[in-house]
Amino acid sequence: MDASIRHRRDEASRAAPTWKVGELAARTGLSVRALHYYEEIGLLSPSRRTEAGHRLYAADDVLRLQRIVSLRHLGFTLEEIRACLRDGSGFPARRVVELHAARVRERMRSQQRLLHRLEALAFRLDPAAEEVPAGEFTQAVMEVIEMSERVERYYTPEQLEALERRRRELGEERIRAVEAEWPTLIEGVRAEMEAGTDPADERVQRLAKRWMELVGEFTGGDPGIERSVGNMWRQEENIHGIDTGEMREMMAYVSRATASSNERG
Amino acid sequence: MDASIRHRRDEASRAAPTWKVGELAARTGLSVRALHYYEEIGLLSPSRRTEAGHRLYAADDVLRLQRIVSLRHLGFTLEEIRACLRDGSGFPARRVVELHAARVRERMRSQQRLLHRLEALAFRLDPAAEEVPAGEFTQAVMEVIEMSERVERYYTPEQLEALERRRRELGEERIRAVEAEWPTLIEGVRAEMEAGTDPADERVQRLAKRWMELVGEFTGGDPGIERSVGNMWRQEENIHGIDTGEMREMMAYVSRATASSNERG
DNA sequence: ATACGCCCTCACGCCGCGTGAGGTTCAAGG
DNA sequence: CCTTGAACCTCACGCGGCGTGAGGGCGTAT
Repeated sequence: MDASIRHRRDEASRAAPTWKVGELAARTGLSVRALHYYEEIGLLSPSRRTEAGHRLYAADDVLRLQRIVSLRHLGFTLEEIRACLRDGSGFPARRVVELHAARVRERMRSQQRLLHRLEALAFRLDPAAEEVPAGEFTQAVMEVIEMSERVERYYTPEQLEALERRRRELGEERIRAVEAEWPTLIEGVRAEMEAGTDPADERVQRLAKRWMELVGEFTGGDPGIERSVGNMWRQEENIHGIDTGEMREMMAYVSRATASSNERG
Repeated sequence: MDASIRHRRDEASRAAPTWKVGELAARTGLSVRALHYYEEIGLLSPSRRTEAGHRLYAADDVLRLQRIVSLRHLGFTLEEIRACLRDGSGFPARRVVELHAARVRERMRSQQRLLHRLEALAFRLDPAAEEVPAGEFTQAVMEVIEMSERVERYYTPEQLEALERRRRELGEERIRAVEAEWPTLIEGVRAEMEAGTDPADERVQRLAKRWMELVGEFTGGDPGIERSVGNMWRQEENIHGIDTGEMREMMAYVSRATASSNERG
């Protein structure tokens, strides 16, 4: 059918085959409007028109259009495409492509950050709660953003990626369990400290062991991440609403306990 | 200075503190124009104005604005934000956030695909060539796109990620070396096949060994990826301009050689 | 003759503001 | 008091890449 149309049209001109907008649109997946627009901005004009003004695209035009579509699939803007295809000129293709790739990578990084925030936020929000008051919600949003900004200052992108993988391996349940265990553990250690219990005492040993296990579950044993965690606790004033001054004392207490256990074991 | 301004303004009204657009803009990092726009679309209107028409934002307005900014940082559209903050209503926060996260993930996936294509393209382009003719370039673009579309049909996203990591580990140099070695290796095997050499022959053994090594360097020994590679060679007609029919024969020949070596070894 | 489908040319709408133009008001200095 | 200069006001166009009509002409099968 398509062929018979072209046959008739081409018989009239006794020349090379041509295509109408609709045909071209169907072939390339673009819309007719897009093709009109490309002509409007001087990116692709049909080489001929019928007497009635209907656009007739020749083989050359189709070739050019294919190039345009290819470059569009690579995410170039129409302006950039026009520059690439300008009157037979060559251009530093590899450089252009690499620059563009760099832009895409940059966009992906910011999307990545965004996604982390959204995931952290979803994690914080009650899955069951149908209607969350706006105040509570925005409170959570702001805390998550503040937290993620601080986190991004202390961890390198590679470390963040590693933490991400670890979180996926552990699964949401396990993470919730660990987060739930921390407060009681901290409370236990605080009590022993305030009571002045010797770090070598067996009760403290048990708490310290569990403490190190939970830390290890977070860091995955990566020494770089351990250092970053340490820096964060040393330099910030409070994290998750926990006063880091007191926390530092507790960490010292726990590490004394661990050390004394290593001496004996 | 800022405080003294507010002091004067507030003394006149003997009431709660207020802020002017410029002050608010400075605090939130938005532009004055953005604040005007938010009023225009009914997202945030200052609760008062001076006689001269200057906007005066009250504490409530500032609170609302902070919420708006937070949600903007999470990538919500202004329309969505308006829906979230609508007259004190709660809303299914977690669901909204998760939906939004899903959208972000989807965008990231398509950016990922795009990046793969751009990287493959950059790899194919001569790093030294300053001026690449448009024809050659678009040819490369189209081949890369076609290839990546086929690749995406045969590998799962996880497999693609694994391949990506492997490529990064190997480095561009090594990949170029491997790609350069294939044609000669293929030629060698073809020659032995045409000569009718027994697969158990030592020369064929050496070729087959090297073949398997190169394949292993690509697949990383992942059985899932090996299967996907196999499917691709079985179902496509040509890959990288190589006729898969002939390739299948060669693969069979090589695997006979490997099998005979295993029998004896 | 008529109906249906394709084609044409305007022209406005989208999102989230940026960027003027052209004018008023505010707060401080002389 | 007057003058500056900064900050404010409104109005209106611009961006990219088209979508989506409105209102009409052309082509061809029945």
